[in-house]
Amino acid sequence: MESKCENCIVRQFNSLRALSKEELKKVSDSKISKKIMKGDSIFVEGQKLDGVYCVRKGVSKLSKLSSNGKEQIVKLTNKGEVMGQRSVVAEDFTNLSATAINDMEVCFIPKEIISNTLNTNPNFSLEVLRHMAHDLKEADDVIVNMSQKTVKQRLAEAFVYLKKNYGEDEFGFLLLTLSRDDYANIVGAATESLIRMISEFKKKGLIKTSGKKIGVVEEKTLQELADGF
Amino acid sequence: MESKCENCIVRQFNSLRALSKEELKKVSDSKISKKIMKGDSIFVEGQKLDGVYCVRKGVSKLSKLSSNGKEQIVKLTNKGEVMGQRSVVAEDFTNLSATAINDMEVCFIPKEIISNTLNTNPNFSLEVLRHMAHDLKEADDVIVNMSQKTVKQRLAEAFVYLKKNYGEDEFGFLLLTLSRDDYANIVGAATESLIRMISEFKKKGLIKTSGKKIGVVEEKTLQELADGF
DNA sequence: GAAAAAACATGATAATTATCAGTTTTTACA
DNA sequence: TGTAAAAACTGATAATTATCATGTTTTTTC
Repeated sequence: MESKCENCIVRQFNSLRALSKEELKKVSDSKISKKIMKGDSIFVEGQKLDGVYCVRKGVSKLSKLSSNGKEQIVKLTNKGEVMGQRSVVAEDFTNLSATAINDMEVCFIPKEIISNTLNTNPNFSLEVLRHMAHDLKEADDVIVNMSQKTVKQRLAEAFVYLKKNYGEDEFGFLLLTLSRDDYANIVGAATESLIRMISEFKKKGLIKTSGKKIGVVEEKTLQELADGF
Repeated sequence: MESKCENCIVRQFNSLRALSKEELKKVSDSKISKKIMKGDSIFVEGQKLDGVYCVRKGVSKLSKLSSNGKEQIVKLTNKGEVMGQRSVVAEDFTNLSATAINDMEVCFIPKEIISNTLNTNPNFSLEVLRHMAHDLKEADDVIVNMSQKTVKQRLAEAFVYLKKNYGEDEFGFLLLTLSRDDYANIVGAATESLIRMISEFKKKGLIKTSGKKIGVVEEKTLQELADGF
């Protein structure tokens, strides 16, 4: 037996919280839970989505290929986030690919339910609108960072961000473990350049590493670095 | 006597087209037309907006200051575009500044009318949502361009974009004339670097210049350059 | 548990882009 | 219409970042 949306806490974090009891029941009845293994793709850029994906557990990266074939990670999802919303709302192909960074549980919700509810429940529309407004603001910030900050600044910022958003374990290592490649695709740099910078940060005592795991040691200094001091 | 929204063609291009006759009349009665001179500011990053601005004539740049004090242009507005929508929807400060690139006519629409209509007319919400979805997609594209393309590629792309979106005069010069500084702030480069690149493009016969005016000569080659060939 | 593959790492070098220090040209306006 | 300010431009140089080559470590797979 599958669990119900009504009892799902992650709903609090996303636009589904604006649904009425009946609407929620409909969603719950038609949703499909899926387990996705680390590294697996959830959907691919250019695809037509038949619905949205609500993240119950795990983290995924939303990325886009540039014409030279390099991947750029545009966003990491947070718990409760609804993926594919933009595409369903705009009745458009996805412009992003979603790939699991660790093992995930997501719920697929057919697009018909979403569009119906958008048409009938203004609160839901508004809630989706607010989330999209938030995403848009964040995207603007990323644009500015990409064009005005150095790779070093962006990497410092990434570490602070990862600590704040995904936390750290008892030994001070980031809970979200990314490959060096993923780091490079987040800050928009060549993998080799990025690895060098990680070494440099480590040498300066700003971070610590243990295999792939990275721990933030000097958060304040990293933040200052990110801000350009 | 001011002209009425009911007769305003630019409405076709924006979310206001989803309004009913009565709603449109309300907007029309409460809107304030403003003339804005080239170079003047419409609103500034961090400000609380009391409404949105509908662009009737002219072009503005939406920009953001980075922590090092350099301006990054995130978007140029098109005719009919509604500025400040994100901020009003999210009940948030603006994250962007809007500045007139040439003489403009805009209509200010108080936020109360916008929020009321959002709450009562699902079609309007949906329409706003679609526009925001479109902006978000474009922002994602900009992120990828910024991080994966060279300044040269981004500049080539900018020329093609400006020609396609704002057209050219009878002599083949872009109708939208930007300063070298603005070009630099669009592609995210130092002004000197950008000027050098313009000289290079000119030397190669890809573009032509006459004072500040720039004309696209080899559109296809520029497009290929932008795509990385 | 060994072989293969993938990820991580470092050095040398080249390409890209920024910065600084000017000069020239254009624009604004008193 | 002359002049000051702003914008456009150029050269020299430095800083940043990418690329290529190669070696090491870790992970996966049979």
